[in-house]
Amino acid sequence: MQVRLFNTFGREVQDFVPIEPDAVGMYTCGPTVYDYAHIGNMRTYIFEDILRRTLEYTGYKVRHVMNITDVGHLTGDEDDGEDKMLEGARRKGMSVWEIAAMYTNAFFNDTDRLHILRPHVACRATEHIEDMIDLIRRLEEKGYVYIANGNVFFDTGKFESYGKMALLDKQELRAGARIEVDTTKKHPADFALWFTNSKFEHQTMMWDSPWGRGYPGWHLECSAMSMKYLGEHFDIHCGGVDHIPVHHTNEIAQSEAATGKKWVNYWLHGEFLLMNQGKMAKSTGNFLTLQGLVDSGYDPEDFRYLCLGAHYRSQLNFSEDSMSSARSSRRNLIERLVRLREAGPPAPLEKLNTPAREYLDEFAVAIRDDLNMPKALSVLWNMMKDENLGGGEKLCAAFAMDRVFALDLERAAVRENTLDRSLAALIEKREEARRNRDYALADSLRNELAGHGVILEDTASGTRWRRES
RNA sequence: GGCGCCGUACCCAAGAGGUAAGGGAGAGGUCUGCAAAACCUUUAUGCACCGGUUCGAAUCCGGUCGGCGCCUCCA
Repeated sequence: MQVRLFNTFGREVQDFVPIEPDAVGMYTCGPTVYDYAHIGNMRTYIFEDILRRTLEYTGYKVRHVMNITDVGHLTGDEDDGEDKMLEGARRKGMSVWEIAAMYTNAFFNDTDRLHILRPHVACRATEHIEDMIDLIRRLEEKGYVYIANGNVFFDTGKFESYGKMALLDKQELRAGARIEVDTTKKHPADFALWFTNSKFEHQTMMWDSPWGRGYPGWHLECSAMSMKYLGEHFDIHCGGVDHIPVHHTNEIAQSEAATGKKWVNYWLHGEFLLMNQGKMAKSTGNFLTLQGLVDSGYDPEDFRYLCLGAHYRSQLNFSEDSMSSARSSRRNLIERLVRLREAGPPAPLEKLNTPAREYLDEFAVAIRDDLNMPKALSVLWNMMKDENLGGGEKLCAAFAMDRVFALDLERAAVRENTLDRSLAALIEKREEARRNRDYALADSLRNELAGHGVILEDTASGTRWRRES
């Protein structure tokens, strides 16, 4: 079945045809590890994870590469000059190297909790300086660079299709609208490949190069590392929408100028998570971290569920309401699965009956239609509520879908059901009170159990208990 | 100022020419000692607004209003 994806390059939904028949090379822009990632960042990584899982579900073998930007670049708005890594280091009283290690760990801790698959290669910029220098050499040999004020720049005027993906030719760019243009550049769009004349004080991350001791420009690492691990021509490159006009535009320019050929076939970009009517951004303090959500009583899966509810190319408004409704929804789903699971095991996938298979087909159509997860989720719900399906069928199909949703449904469906002996005794005591029609006592015991986070449900087949979640 | 995207019920959100998915929340009911849970019913003749095209428009075209993003590091 055909996977269709929206390609930012061309701005249309296209049939996905990989370079190799069954294998896909996929590069995703990773974190700059100078601070904790926020849930807006995480939304993009979840989108990329869904892309990867959709491709794998379809049968492709995916090779996933992601960069870790551990070289410092500019800090936030109105920035005139502190290196992000240095700033982070100063704040924590650690070295830039320690900062990078600490926030890299924090990043993967978050992505693990969100069931985001780890990339096959997670490559650090600082470990690929030689590859970057080689790339600049190639560009230099082809005449795409010039040196000004001690820094090596890419000459965008020499690259004819510069800005094609971002439609920059249609724009009247207001260069210098918000930040002063570096007057040493020939053109405002030109960007640095290598700095020897840092505008930052106390730069500690520096390397020798043919152009002098210094450090690489930001865009360079993605070009150098993606080509190293995926080849000079590969299938998919992803990132947030903010990367379209500058970062990815510059990556395309330097990569294709160096190799003289097409670099990436499909460009996919995830939209922002908005909060308080604006984008989530570290620089303005308008952001939340995953741990912040956990501290407020949410599970990481609640956030993943929230993200599944909106298409990746739509802005998603984060609010207390939307977050708690995602939590309720996910808990309801798991409640259903738990009840089914208590009644019996999932049916084997290969013996699934036709109605259940039809739901799986419908699910597959949805995810392959440019990752329509809201639609896929509605298929799951319709399947769960279909009275013509047996419990085992439902469990089996739900777990199959969860290979893409990644809400950890299979584990969540088996509720840990050990209860402290004293609490179990209270339940027994209440049962006795009910048998004796001493409802006042029974109710007070129920309240006492509620105080311990144990909720009772009297059903026709006896009393069930569950933990307040 | 330029470019791009968006406006669907109380909230989140699919749908992109053929008569409004799904979830959350709310209301009524069945069951129950009471609850809870579950189940059933229910909540947009309507898709920001105004025109136009069409047998037919949330869907296409034009305009108006409102929101967001990018043009600067950024998911």
